[in-house]
Amino acid sequence: MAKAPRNGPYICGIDAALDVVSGKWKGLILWELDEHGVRRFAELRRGLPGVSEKMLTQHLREMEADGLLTRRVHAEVPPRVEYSLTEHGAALNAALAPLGAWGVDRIRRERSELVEHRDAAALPRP
Amino acid sequence: MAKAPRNGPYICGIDAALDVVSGKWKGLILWELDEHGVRRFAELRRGLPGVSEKMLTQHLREMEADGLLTRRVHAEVPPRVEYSLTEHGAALNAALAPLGAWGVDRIRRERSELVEHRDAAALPRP
DNA sequence: CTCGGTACTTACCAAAAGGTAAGTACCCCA
DNA sequence: TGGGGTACTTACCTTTTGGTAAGTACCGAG
Repeated sequence: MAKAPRNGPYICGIDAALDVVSGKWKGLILWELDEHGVRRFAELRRGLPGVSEKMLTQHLREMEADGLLTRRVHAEVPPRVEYSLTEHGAALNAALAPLGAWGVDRIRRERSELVEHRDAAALPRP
Repeated sequence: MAKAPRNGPYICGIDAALDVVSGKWKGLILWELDEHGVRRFAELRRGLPGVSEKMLTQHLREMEADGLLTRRVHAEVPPRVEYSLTEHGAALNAALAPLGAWGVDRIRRERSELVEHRDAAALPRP
């Protein structure tokens, strides 16, 4: 123990799932790996604008410990490390899809509120 | 502004949704309200073992600002405040269902690993 | 022979999240 | 008259999370 089960015991499944995806970049990492299948460290870094190397390795290690992805090191110079989703990671990504759809809706709602405000400011007289 | 849209801009929908449910008790609050329809402050407190009053009010206010729930105050003595999900909150809860199922699976996997370890320790000789 | 690229690790620091304990104001019950 | 219930707020503190910057070790290009 002392590795994968960081928190818990969990009250419900939502708890257990949120524990695994909470982390500033984990959702994006999952998405990148699902999109591209296999990605190297530097490719992920470039795909996640603003991530620091420290956070990226930290998140990758935690997700590996949680069984979401596999890390394959090629004994080459320069070094080459490839990350890809496990079966469980892919299932998690699929389970996140409806949540993503809800989020897209929320963004849309937010933007249309902004537009209403802008319109109200831009058209002070009918 | 300065109220509802706390973070962002969001890179994708997952981002926007996770922003809204990250918080130690938010998943459970959503689940409690979905189960019971309407809940008072003290009922929620009792339903979330270990939550502090401060965190509960804080989370409830944020979720109200995010349009997930409505807060109805009855002008009575002693005071009575009732919380219930909005349409968006209920939709979010529905979108969380597959994630919850994945989490249940994860808990089951974890437990069976523990059982394997216990069995291995309990049966040192075949 | 220095720069950039590979994939990290480490030390230090700032911000955010969360917990504890107390105070508020009013009521009912014993 | 004292204790418990209603729904909070506030001040203070600790823990967690994330960011910055530097160091490591090796290689090829210019």
